[in-house]
Amino acid sequence: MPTPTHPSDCAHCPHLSHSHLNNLSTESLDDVSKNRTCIVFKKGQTIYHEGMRVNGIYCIHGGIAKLFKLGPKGKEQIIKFAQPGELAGYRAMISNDPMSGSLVAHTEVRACFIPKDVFLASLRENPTFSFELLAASCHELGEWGKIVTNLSQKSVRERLAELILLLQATFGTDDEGSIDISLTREELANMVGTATESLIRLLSELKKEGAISTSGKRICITNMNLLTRISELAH
Amino acid sequence: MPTPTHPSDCAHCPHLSHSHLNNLSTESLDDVSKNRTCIVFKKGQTIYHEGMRVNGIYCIHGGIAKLFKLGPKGKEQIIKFAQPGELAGYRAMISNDPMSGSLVAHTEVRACFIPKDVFLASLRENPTFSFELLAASCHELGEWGKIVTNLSQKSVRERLAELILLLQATFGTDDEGSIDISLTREELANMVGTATESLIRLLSELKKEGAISTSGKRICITNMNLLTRISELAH
DNA sequence: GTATCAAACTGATATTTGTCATAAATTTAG
DNA sequence: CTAAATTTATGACAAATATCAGTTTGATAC
Repeated sequence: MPTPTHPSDCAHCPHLSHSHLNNLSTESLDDVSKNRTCIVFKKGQTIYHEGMRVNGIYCIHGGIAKLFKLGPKGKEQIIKFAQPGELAGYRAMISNDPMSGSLVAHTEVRACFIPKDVFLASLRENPTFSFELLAASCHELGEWGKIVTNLSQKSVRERLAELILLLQATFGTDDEGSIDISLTREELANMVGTATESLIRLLSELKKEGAISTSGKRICITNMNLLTRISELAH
Repeated sequence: MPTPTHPSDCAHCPHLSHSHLNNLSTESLDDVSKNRTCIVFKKGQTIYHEGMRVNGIYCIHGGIAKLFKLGPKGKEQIIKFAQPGELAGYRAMISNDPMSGSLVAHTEVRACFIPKDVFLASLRENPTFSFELLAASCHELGEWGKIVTNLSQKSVRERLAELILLLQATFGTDDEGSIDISLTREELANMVGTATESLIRLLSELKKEGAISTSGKRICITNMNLLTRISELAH
């Protein structure tokens, strides 16, 4: 069972500045703040399941959550990892569809649940917020086109190189220069869209070539130029 | 050079009822109507190029337009075919990005160009319209997740079967029962994400198995159940 | 109608990727 | 700390898909 926490209000949330909620009026933000429920999810716990109808959205303010879909043969396809400041579940809410994927706590996750009616009211009353979400969705739609083109046209090797670059850009590096997210080989495979064994082989290929180094789950880019070249060009 | 035409106003457009523009107030629709320019594009003409910044959007009211992106090695990835009633180019406009793909007239296309400021004003002044676009974008985002999962996890054969089903659902059938859109094998390959030769081979495989029949560019589904089964399950 | 060009098809072969089996290493539970 | 479970890794092989070369067919222009 997730346990509620006792956070201060949204206006003082350190993640507000890079959240879409930053576009809400003082009153709306206050409304959200008063009606939210803060929940802690332990690593591995499901926040919501694909296919569910949820009567609210989640605002992540701690930890990393994994969003994935199940493929036709039951294999997990990782769509993205959501970080603090991000809203999760609003798309399905707005388009009135069931959740298109499952959200699971990848690390311990702290998130605020915002009830549907509060969220929809804030959309109605804040044209800036609503336009911001529209603009963000439109931008994302463009990104999906790129993703699909890459999936269709690049080799697994190229996609893997690209993924590693993307992970570093998204999660940054720790003090030792390793990419600051811990993923199993299977999860990497489920992002790139390949079999785990293939991913392992390609990863050690990149290692042999000197583009990256690994130790356990830590991945460190040792030759960014090389990796960039591998990610874009034909083998 | 595209030639302007002299259409009646948007309020009387036969495609209005299934267009997002149907959510505009009478005044806004009138504003759009007065400021649009109707253009005819001959088959093969480019409506806009990927990477361009366009200062308006297109409302298609005749013909079919092909939207595609170029992959890293210059190969075309078809994103979708747009039909009458659809708006094209509004995503890039709203997110203020360059066009994420190119739009080309697949048949002769008649389209109205709506200037950026008129479109953005109508968004600002019509919360229903703007929410409708948001909802549609959110729905589409969910669809992209499915597309990516399929691309990652299904074989080319399965994706081809699925594409044929999708094409029939989208474009319907002519009097002879064939799917009502004419595509080259290369275009089919560029939708599925495979080489043209592979596509040809898989197509004749489906033919041999009795799932479809073809004559020239006409494709006819002869065994919908079989094709559905092929599209979903492992080989 | 014939020449020309693009599209459709076929075969041979290379490459990539997946699958299965199994072993080694690492993590987790108790 | 030890046992069990999971993750990582490797080899051998099968299947899927791409590539290249060439032929056939069909459409288009003159």
